[in-house]
Amino acid sequence: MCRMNHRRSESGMRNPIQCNQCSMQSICVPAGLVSSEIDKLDKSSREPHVYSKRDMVYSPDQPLNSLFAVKSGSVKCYTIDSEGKQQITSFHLTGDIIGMESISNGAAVTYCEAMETSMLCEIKLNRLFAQNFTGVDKNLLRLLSHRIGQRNTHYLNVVNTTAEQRVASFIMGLSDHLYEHGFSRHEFKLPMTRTDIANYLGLAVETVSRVFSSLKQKDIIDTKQSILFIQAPAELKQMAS
Amino acid sequence: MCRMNHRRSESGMRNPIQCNQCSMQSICVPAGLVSSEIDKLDKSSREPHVYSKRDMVYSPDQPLNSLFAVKSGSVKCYTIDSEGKQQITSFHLTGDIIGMESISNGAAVTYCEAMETSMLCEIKLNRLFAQNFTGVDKNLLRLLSHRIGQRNTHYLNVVNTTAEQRVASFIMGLSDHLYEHGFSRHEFKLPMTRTDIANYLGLAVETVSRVFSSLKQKDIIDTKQSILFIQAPAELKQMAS
DNA sequence: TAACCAGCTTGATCTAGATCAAGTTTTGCA
DNA sequence: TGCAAAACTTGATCTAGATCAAGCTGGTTA
Repeated sequence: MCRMNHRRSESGMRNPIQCNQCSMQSICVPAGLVSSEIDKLDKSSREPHVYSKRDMVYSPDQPLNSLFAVKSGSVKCYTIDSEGKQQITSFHLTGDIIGMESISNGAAVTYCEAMETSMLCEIKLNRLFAQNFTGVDKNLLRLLSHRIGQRNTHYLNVVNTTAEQRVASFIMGLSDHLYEHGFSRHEFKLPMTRTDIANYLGLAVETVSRVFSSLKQKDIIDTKQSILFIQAPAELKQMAS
Repeated sequence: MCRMNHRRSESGMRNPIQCNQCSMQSICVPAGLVSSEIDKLDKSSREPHVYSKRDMVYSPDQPLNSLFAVKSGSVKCYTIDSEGKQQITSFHLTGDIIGMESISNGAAVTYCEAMETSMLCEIKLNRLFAQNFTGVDKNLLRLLSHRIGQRNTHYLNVVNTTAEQRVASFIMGLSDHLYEHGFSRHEFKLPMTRTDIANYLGLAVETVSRVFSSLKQKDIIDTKQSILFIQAPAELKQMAS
C-alpha cells in the first residue's frame, strides 16, 4: 500500500510539535542550536500555522523578514508579469525552507500560495540575528548557497532540453526530495496540476499530458488520480540525464 | 568616444589597490568592516590575481572555500554534461562576486573561465568566519539572497519567452550592470561570443545572429567589432519586458 | 443522481526556432 | 602582412512543441 504518509508530519497536524522534536531539525535554520537556545525562540517561531488550499503565504512587496519552513503540505511560488501572466518559479514540499530571496531587500519578491492544506513555521530573522546564536549564520549561509545551486540545476533542466527530459527530470527531482524526507520514492501524490507543471517547465499543458501518456505507455510510470507510481526508476533517471 | 574604461579598474591593473581604496568596497564581502579590520585580511585576499583569456579560475569538485571578486574583465561559469556538452550558467563582469554556490559543500560545482584578461580577488571564507567580523555575515547573507533573486530573474527570462525577448533582456541586463559599476550604459564591449550568448540563452547561434541583425536593421542597436551601441534604449527595454 | 466545472487527454494544424549549408568577416599569430 | 582558424551571417529546410479544437473524467454541490 501507499507509504506516502510521513509519521512526524501527521502527528504534528494533530498536536503541533516543538522545534526540538521536529523532523526538520537537521535542515531547518535553528539546526546547530542547543536545546536551551531553541527554547528561546518565540512562540510564533515554534508553532506552525495552517494554510488551506489557495491561501497566500506572502505576496510581492510585502515586508518580509522571515523564512518559512514547510512542515507538511506544499506551496508554489510565482510571479505575475505586466500582462497578468503567471510564471511559477518553484514548488516546495515538506522539508523546504522558503523566502530566502527576500532577505536581500526585506520584502517578498514572489507570490507564495498553498497548493493543499499545509503547515508552515515562520522563522523570524531579526530574532535569530539579535540573539547571536552560535552556528546559525553559517548554517543559514549554507542553506542559501545550496538554494543557488538548486536554482542553477532547475535552469539546466529547462534550457536546451526536450519536453521528455524536463518532465522526467521533474519527476525524479520530486522523488529524490520526498525520499530524503522519509516518504516513498516510487509512489507519491502530485500536489500540483498538469497546468502548473507545464508552466514551471516552460511547456504547454498538452505537451506535459502527452509526455505523461507516453511514459505510461512505456510502463515507466503509472498514475491513479493524483498518485504517481514510478515503475521503471532506472529508465526514468536515464531519460532525465 | 567610447567611455567604457573604468577609471579604478584601469589604475588597478597597473598598480593593485588595497581593499580600502577598492571601487568594489560597497558591494564586496568586506563591506561593513572598518579600516583597521580590512588591514587584517591576509595578502591573498587583498591582492588581485591576473587571469589570461581561457585561464580557469576553478573547476568542478575542486575544494573551494573562497569567493572571488571580479575586479576587472569577465568570466563565464559553465557545466559539462555526460555527453560533453557545455552549458553556460552565468557570465560575470567587473563588480561581481562569484563562487557562492560552492559554500554549501566546500567544492566548486561549475567551471569558471576567464573570457578576457581579468583580475580577481580571492576572499577566503574561513578567514572571514574566524575573525568574527561584525556585519560580515549579514552582508554575505544579503549577497547570497540577492544572487538567488538573480538566478530566478534569469530563469524567468529564458522560460516562456521568444528569442527576441531573451536577447533584448540579456543586452539590457548587461547595460544595467555596467552602468551600476561606472561604465557607459549605451556603449560597451561584449566580452562573450555569439555562441556563448546563444548557449546561455538556450538558443542556436544562428538565431542570436538573426536577432542581432534584426535589431540593427530597426536601428535599436549597432555593433562595430565587439563593441555594442544601444541606439534606442526605450525600445530595447520594451522588447525585454 | 444529476449536472456542473476544473482538470486532463487526444487529435489536427501551425510556427518559432533548430538544423543544415555555404559564404563572409574578424582575429590571432608566424 | 599574409594566412589559417574562429567567429559571424544569411538562406533553405525541417521539426518539436505550441496552438486550436473537441471530447473525457472525476470530484463537488444541491
